[in-house]
Amino acid sequence: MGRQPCCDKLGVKKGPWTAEEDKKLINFILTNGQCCWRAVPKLAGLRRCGKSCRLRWTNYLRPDLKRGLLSEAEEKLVIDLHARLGNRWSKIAARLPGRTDNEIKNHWNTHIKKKLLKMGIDPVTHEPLNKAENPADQNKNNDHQLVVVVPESTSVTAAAISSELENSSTSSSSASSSENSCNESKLVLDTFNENDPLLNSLLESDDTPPLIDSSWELPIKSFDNNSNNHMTSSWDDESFNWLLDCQDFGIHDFGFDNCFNNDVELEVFNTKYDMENKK
DNA sequence: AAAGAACTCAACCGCCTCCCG
DNA sequence: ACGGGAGGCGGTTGAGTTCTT
Repeated sequence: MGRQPCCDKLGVKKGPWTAEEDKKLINFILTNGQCCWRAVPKLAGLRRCGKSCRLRWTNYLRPDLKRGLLSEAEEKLVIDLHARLGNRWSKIAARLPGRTDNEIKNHWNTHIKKKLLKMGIDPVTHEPLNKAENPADQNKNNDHQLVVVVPESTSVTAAAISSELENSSTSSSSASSSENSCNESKLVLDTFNENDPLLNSLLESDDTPPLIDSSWELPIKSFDNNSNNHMTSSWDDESFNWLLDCQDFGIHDFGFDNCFNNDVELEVFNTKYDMENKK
């Protein structure tokens, strides 16, 4: 006997979500908060698996999502985090406000991986490719390079990779030139700086609160499992309708520009907004 | 202009972890 | 201490889109 399916497969719809389904899910979550995903489809009137609902909400419908391509700053942060955390996408996403693990995972696989390979860096180990391919050369290289052993088997510091990425993105360097730079040991293998707030933040325990500004917090109802009582919420029908409109239009239309914490976030939004308008 | 290749990303699958009885 | 259920996570898939020839 195999494992029981997470939901009754019979009558469960799959594939892309329709606007109607989205509406139902948003309506339900905003009314009841995020609780017991298994029960959500039934209560919300959806013929979907609970998992599917959770995924749709967290990856697409959440009003605090940024959307759009990752900015250069975000990309660097992802690389930094990946160097230390590995493929723990949810942990990485937790430190990028408005980004989902799925989005970061996709971006890593489609963009960053290629960039790193082009730069001659192994996206898995974050070490120079020639070194990874030829372990015999390792000792030789170590004679000339400062290799720092840090947690998660990372020997090339994230800062070094980020710096390389920046160089590669600003110049139109070919693969061969990148390889050359790698061969010439241009990677700066600097030591771990304990005073670096970012790195300290990254190395802190998993309990550390994410770097999320309070302005990104969801103003939705939270659910008290013990008492089955709903906490008070700032969402009313008017707010909900506004959110639905936001899904269809854009934050500019609602004077929400000042919700962005910095210029980088605003830039991300503007880029996406312009792209959407051009469609 | 059309066909095929390459790319992107939303969504699914199945395993793992945590929590509760 | 143990077992079962639910949520969470990471890997993978495949449909839709864009690019190239």
